[in-house]
Amino acid sequence: MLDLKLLQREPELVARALADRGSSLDVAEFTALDARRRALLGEVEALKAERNSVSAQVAERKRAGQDAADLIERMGEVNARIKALDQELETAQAGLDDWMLAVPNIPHESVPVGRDENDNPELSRWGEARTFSFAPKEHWELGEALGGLDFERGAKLAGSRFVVSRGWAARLERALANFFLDINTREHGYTEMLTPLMVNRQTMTGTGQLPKFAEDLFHLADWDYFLIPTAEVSLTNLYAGEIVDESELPMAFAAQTPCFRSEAGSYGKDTKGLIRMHQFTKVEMVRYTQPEASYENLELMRGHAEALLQRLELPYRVITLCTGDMGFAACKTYDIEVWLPGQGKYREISSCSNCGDFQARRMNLRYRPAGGGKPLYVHTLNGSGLPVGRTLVAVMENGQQEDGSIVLPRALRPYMDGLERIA
RNA sequence: GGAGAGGUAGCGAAGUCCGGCCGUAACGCGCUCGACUCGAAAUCGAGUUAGCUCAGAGAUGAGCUACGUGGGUUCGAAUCCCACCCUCUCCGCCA
Repeated sequence: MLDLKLLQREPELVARALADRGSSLDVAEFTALDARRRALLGEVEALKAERNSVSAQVAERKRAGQDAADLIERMGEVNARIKALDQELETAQAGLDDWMLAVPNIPHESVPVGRDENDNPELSRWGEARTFSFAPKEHWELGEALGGLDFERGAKLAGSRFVVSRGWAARLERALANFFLDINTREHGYTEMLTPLMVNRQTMTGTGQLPKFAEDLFHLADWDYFLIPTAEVSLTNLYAGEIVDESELPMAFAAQTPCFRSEAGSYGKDTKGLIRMHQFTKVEMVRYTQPEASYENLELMRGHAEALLQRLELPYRVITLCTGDMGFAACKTYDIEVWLPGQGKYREISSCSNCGDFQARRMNLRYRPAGGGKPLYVHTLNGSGLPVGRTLVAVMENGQQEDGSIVLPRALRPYMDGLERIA
């Protein structure tokens, strides 16, 4: 959520910033909603002030044993007015709230202006794309041939975009998840968490999935619970509504969870293989920082994600998302794309975002500055570190041999009882 | 699912029976500043809820709201009534 004061003060500036991300802001609508709310508020507050003072007079007279019938009678009319105005105010306030919750975050000044993914500048590259003496296969071919990935049975049990992993593939997913958590907790300073996989509406609103992107979520039929599309939701909302002490910042949490996404609107995209599933496992990193430290923390977190890929010897590149390609809640996002020889492309494997105070405002998450003083909004960041399924894809495609076997990265072998190759 | 207890500021907690100087909310802790000290601890003193509206350049001032959430009764609700949520204890059931 944006700062209401900023919108009141400089709506045109906000509108220009949002235009860069391809989102138009109806300044007139905002001004009307806010003016209406403020007018009603002024009116109803004056009446309530009157009621409060008259009530005090009534109390005084009663204590003195005097009659207060005239005062009480006068209040009947005032109360009727208050009731009517309160109702109008509630409608106006709700209208403004809905409007505010649907406005995306403002891009940071360092974010390149662009229209879509074609305008995302490359920031860096790591590793050499391996050359093959044969035509490299895609991961699903390898996975099915080696008996690890069973898409048919996944579809039978649930439907498309579900998979059953068997034997070495299931084991390798567990190995990857453990590897990510071990590095993140032992070396990168994250606290490991286990959180609910279903959350309520308020929590989903806090991080920005709701109210606008409900169609992307799985929602339970008989309970008002949503399956988390990422542990960002549960990890970022951990301190919602709280005031934490500045000395506790920065906080860093990592969690391995299943993620559930409806993938509405992605029909025909990545229909084969593990790239786009309704359910996948991911290790997520979330950081809470002071405002002045959030961009350096973004760089730090991107480094954490990169380190994981480097240890797995997977070539990748980093791109900065341009204004037009960023997610709803982000001020700035780096995408890390891993090289997939089977596809002959770099594909997104991690997305690291600084959301500034956008989510903190929605969930009322603040910190108390060290020297005392008014609470301030925390800045929240999130990044994949890393998604297990997509990393499995990268490990398989990059490690594949001409005979169809897969050589595992050295870092993973201790997690596989020393196994070097899947054949 | 049954019975009981509870939800009040950063934390703990009083107030609820009997509605009105009890919400800048007793008391305690914590925190901030000061005194004492070579310094610290201890002690002593002062301060310390948040959001919104209006006014002001600002310091600030006036007002409204908030006692789990949402309704209701009333001139007036932390206090009375209704529904729901959550926590704890016991019982039942269950991985």
